[in-house]
Amino acid sequence: MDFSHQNPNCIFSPENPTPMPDFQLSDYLMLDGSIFDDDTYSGQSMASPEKGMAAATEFSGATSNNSNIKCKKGAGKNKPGLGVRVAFRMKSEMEVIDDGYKWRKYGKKSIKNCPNPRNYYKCSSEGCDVKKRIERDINDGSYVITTYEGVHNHETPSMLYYNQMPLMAPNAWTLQPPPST
DNA sequence: CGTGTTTGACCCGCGC
DNA sequence: GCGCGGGTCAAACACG
Repeated sequence: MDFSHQNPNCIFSPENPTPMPDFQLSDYLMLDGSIFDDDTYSGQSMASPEKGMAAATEFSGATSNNSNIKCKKGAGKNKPGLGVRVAFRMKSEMEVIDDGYKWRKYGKKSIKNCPNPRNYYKCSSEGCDVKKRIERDINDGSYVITTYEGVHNHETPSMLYYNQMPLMAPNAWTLQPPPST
């Protein structure tokens, strides 16, 4: 399974998992109800088996247990159609990871049972409805959990920048196939 | 002055 | 049906 090819949001690749030396990519979670179903998940032991646990706690417990990943159906009132949800857990001192896109913060929320607030960002590109949530790992504050929701319908500003310099940036930089002939 | 951030209020889904 | 909790909105504020 090659996530980097399936998710344009993912700027990380197996060859270059961390775009910056400060980052240490710990986990890459594919969060999709069709993959991580409650039925699939039920029965497994969790670090914190409390009901009503925040998604953050679920992520944290999941990653701490390496393979316990849960995508709560209906959690967060996600509107259908947004598509892929992807979560990263990486070691970073910074909360905001510069992934090449331009994000606008639209909310901040303290989560129950989680000492660190969760930040909400929207892609500021016109017509792009991708969102991301950023929160610190409840178990290890040096880790940051970034959850992307949706797929960008445009390239990163940096990609466009590079594309304006054809000598420096062939179409390989883009996520679109090169024009035929 | 324009753009981005902050923050309290509001909305809505879910569990009891 | 009610209360709780997470997600979003929008006005005010800050900064370049």
